Amino acid sequence: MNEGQARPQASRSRRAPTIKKSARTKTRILDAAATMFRRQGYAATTLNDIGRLAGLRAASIYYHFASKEEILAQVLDIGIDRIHETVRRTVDALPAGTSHRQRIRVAVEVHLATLLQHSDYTAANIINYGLSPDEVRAHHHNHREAYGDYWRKLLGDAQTGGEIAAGVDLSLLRLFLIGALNWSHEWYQPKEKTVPAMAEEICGIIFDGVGA
Amino acid sequence: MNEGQARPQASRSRRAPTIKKSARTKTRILDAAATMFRRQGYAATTLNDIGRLAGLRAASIYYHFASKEEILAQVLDIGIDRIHETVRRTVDALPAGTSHRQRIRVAVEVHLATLLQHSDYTAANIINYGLSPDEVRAHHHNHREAYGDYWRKLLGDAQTGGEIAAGVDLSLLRLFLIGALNWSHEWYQPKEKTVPAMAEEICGIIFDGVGA
Amino acid sequence: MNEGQARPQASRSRRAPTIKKSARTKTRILDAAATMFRRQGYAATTLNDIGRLAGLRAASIYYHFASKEEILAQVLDIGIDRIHETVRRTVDALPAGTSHRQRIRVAVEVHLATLLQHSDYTAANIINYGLSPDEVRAHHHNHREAYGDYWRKLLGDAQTGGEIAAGVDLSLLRLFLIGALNWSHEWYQPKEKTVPAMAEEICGIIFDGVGA
Amino acid sequence: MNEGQARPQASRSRRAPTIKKSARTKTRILDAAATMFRRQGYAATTLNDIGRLAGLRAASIYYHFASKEEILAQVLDIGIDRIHETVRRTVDALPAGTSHRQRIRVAVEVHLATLLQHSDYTAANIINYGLSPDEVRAHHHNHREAYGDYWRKLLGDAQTGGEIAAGVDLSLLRLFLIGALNWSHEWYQPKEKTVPAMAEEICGIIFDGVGA
DNA sequence: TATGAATGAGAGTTCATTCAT
DNA sequence: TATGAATGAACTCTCATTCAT
Repeated sequence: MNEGQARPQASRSRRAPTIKKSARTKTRILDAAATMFRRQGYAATTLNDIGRLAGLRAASIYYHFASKEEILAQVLDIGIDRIHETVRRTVDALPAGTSHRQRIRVAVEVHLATLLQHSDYTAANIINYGLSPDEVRAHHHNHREAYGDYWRKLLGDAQTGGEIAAGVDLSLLRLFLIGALNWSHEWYQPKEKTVPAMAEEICGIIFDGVGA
Repeated sequence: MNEGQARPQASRSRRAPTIKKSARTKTRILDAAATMFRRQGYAATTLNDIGRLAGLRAASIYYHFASKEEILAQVLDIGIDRIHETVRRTVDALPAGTSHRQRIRVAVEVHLATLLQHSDYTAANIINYGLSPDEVRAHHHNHREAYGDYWRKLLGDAQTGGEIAAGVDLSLLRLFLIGALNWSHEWYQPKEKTVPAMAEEICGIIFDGVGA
Repeated sequence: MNEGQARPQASRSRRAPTIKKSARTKTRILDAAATMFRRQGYAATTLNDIGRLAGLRAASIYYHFASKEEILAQVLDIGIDRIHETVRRTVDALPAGTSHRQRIRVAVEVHLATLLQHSDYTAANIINYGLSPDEVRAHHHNHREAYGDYWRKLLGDAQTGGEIAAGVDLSLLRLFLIGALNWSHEWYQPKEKTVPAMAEEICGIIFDGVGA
Repeated sequence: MNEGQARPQASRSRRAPTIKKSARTKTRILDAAATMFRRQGYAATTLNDIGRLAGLRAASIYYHFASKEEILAQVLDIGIDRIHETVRRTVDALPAGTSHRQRIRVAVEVHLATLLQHSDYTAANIINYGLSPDEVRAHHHNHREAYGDYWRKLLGDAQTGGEIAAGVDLSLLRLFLIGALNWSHEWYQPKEKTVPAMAEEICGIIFDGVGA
């Protein structure tokens, strides 16, 4: 689950590489941290674990980060920002006339794909957010809200557009749906079903119900 | 969130109490552990934390448990067993003719109530299972499976009875539904909605869908 | 420079020794800390150093003290309290008619003897007070003031009694004299002169001057 | 407490400045070190602290000094050399017929002024000498001795000249007096008394005594 | 049955120092 | 001449665990 670091890279002329060395190491550390936080959780992960995976000594991490908590804060932020951006970019790229249900289905699919297949950061976020130190949670709050807002709008538009029944409590629906998606990392088995298939079925349940 | 210690208690005749003192202390320790594991997670909870809440010294815990891990194992087991028993007992007590949808609605309600209101054990289980040491997970597996089986039967009966459409993938439905319920502890605000109301709405979403 | 721990010790009947074990260990730790702080200074002394000298592991120190700083605070307090008590007790025990000059000479002698010969705590105090963390200094301030007050009274009485000339700035005199005494630990060589002889000569200088 | 860097400086012709840049940086580092050693002590001062105050990175210090200890050694040396030179130059500049008492009074005044007002190096020396590593102390010993010799001569001449009584132990007198002066940095409050006034009073105490 | 006291292992963190650039 | 980046060693402190009582 290695995510492409999409950071713009200056042309490799004479001096350029040097400029980015620190940034690249920082990324390696964050990648390693995300992986370990996802596997073992924040509290059970040591700086040694992170250093080993990142290819440097634990002490060297302190050249790039002030504390273990700061690493957590950045991993959490990236985790949400990444899924938020990916979902938004994909949904917003859909053709103008795309139905709301279709948009939501795509959002569900991208959310699942990011969480389950593409980003240790996002999975680490889901797993560790609830147990994070208060300051970290407070700092991170806005990022979560922003992504929540995006779903609020997605569902709100669908209701306004008549594709979700008027009486539905969108707040509950959103929390219920996102919760179910987030929890999937606990049971998802890659072999059993593809992510797009899952997304399709979940949307069917949500929109049409399972009643006979 | 103090749960009634339903363990059979010997009659309080002259000599009897002594016999059960150990059991009562053990329960106090488990209660304390469940509370702390729920609040801070297993890794961040110290035996001192548990001892403080249980009213004895950390060292004394070792008279009752062999290790911190063993406490975790028992807390996890109790967490599932308790919700399993409560759900099963309540559902099974419904009148013979009760519809499957109604049974499922009750199961959802009891599951939510136990997780959100009644049992630190259950909440601790949800929070810590995924990050538990492998041996603990392995030991605990059967308990989870048993509860999963109960839901499998609940949903299977509903499908057989024609209240869930034939084409529905019950496995996905179950994981999706239980996942959403389990995740609710991350966002549930007691003031916003009662648990029965939530259960009712969730069943509406699942059975009837939100489509217009 | 092992100081007799004058703490009252209960009779060694059945249970008594147990009661004091912790206190005795605590004293050993403080003794060791005082010795090391005196030799190397607070910042350069490690808990390992202290533990080695006290006969236990560094980690065990935390059973008795909350932090290295707390040890410093106690060492500083004891250092001043001990010299204060010793000087006061000795001076106050002098016969009623003793001259002020004589009283001051005794005070000088006991101060020197405590600092140079009897108490690592006092020497550690002198050496480390100026570089101590602010909180420790603040906490310790009263102890210093109390001892300073005692000297203020000693010199004030002498002036009132006519043994110190009226024009003398007692504040400067006190600081000058105590400063000179405190500094002596930097140059004192036990072989060159006895403490009582030093005290006698210093009093001569102060009272009579060295002018021809 | 910025001291004039009295180091001979080449004339600022076109090419010359480059030659001396290193020397100027070295001085900045030493100044910074003296200030920090005085404030926090040697052990508690980091190369980062020094670098920050000197305006360069900690690593750059190693271009100018081989180790932290070497910086300490130089700071200690400069501290004594500076007070020694200043005292000697001032006293030696006094008119031929100046009394010994007057010379000593001037020496006391300059010593105090240098320590309390002019030189962080000197204050750093006083504070850190006693806790310095043995090698540093050994290296520094001659500098201390030289200044001590100057005072020995000052007092010796006074005794020979009949201004100090014949029976006085000059060695004790010197250690006592210098000690009192050195300790003054622990209690000196600029607002309370000027340095010349202090010097005058101290000489009064020493020469005439405080006895009525 | 519970505790006081101690400990080994290891945590996060700091820091003097190195070295390529 | 100065710096960015890294590191080994050591530090303070925490914690699960042990054991005599």
